[in-house]
Amino acid sequence: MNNAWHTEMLAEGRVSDRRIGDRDIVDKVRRAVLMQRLPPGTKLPEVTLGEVFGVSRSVVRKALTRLASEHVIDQRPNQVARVRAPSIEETRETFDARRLVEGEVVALLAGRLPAEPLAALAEQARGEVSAFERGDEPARIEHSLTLHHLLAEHSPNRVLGAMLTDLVLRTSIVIALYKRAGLASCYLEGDHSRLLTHLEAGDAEAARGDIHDHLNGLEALLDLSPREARIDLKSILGRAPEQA
Amino acid sequence: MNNAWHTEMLAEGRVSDRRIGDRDIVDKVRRAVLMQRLPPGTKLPEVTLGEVFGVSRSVVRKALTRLASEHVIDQRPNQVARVRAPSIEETRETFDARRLVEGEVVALLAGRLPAEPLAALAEQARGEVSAFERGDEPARIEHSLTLHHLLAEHSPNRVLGAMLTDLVLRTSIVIALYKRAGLASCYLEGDHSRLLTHLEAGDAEAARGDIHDHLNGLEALLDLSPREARIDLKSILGRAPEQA
DNA sequence: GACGAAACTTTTGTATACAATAAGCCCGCC
DNA sequence: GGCGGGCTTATTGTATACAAAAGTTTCGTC
Repeated sequence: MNNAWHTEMLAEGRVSDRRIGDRDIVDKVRRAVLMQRLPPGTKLPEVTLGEVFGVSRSVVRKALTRLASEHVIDQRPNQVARVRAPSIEETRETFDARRLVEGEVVALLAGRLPAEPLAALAEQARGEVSAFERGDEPARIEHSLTLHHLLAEHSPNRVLGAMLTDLVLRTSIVIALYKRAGLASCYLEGDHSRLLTHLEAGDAEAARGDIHDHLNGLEALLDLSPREARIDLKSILGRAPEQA
Repeated sequence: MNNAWHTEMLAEGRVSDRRIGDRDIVDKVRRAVLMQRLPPGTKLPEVTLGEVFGVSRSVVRKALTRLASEHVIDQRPNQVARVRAPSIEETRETFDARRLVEGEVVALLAGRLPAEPLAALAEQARGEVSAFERGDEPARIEHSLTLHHLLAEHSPNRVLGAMLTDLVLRTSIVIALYKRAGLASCYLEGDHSRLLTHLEAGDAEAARGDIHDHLNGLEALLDLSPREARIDLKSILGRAPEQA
């Protein structure tokens, strides 16, 4: 069958020599899912992963548990773990949740951000623009992700920050999944720099508005029409016998 | 040392005969933490738990991982898992986060709640009142928890619902932890029934306001004065060598 | 040729053994 | 008597073996 992905997995970075733990597996699988190298529904048997990474099932299992708690994979009892395929409905809900949480985070952040993190954010924004202009989509995604990750990290409210980290990952996954066919990249010019301006100026409500607009714009770039529910249909009829 | 808690653990319910998995361990430990039978800082060695529940370390480890992801315990590498002691700052942040999320959930819920779940909510509210009146604090907590749990479950937005479930647990833990000394119970008369009225009437913003007031009231019943930081001090100086 | 059952294979669940690390302890030294 | 080094012990990290369950194939029957 589809036995080609281990080579891709290994290509993700040198694996064999370094001391590798469950953390590395989590990072690499997460990244591969994000980059669509591991499409939804892909089976991830424990022994195979263990062979690829040169560790035993124990550590693989721990990694899979973590990935499941991050909503990257689905883990049902007595069944092989599979890359998750969030439904269209869940996609909408994830965006709604992120609007709420990230809006609040940037509102809290407005005007309270020291110069150093602000510079780091600006650098990511610049990096994203440049990556977009030279057509390097993976790099652009990386910069965008890092930017939002930084926002989460610097959230004055760490509980909300942790939630935002989770939501950023989940939205990124569904963006990769539901991106409109012809679209080269889900990029909205100026959104990030506008946000940073308002953050620096200390305008909390403007920053919240920026986040809302940004996420609305992103969501609009997706193909979430229910008539095109082939993905859902396929994953539910073909693979998932029950869904509570 | 403190080897008495396994008996308490077992008293939590019949354990030996039934088929017990990691889920049961998670439930029982969570409950014990909630009821303050397992105070913060309590060590939870894997072998001991395994002996108590009659399972091997494998399943205990899985249970501990779950508990850590629920923020019930702390799991640092090469160290025994311990019951978590959220700081005062984290307590405030948890309340803030819950205000945001639960407020949104009830706003979404207002007017869209069918009769059946509404009745279930009302029953929990009544149960809470009656438990309070007869001075049965554990039962009162149980009813209150179930009520908020039901709100989370019926959230139209399941992503927010799952987040709320987590936040309800965490706030309950810190309430138990920081409850003012003399206080018999953290109960605010009428709050829940008022919320239900507004939910049924479909007044989203009133419901959101009810949640805000309720959580503000609850937080006010806690002793979060930084001068009384003995709990933090004790747990940090006495047990935790490093804190990232 | 289609259907169904039984063996067979694959894969996960659990227990256990061994290695590595951290904590506690004792003893010698200053 | 206090302090530090090394030893002992307790506990977690990892690998592996076996059991149970799910999935797959094959074969016989209708």
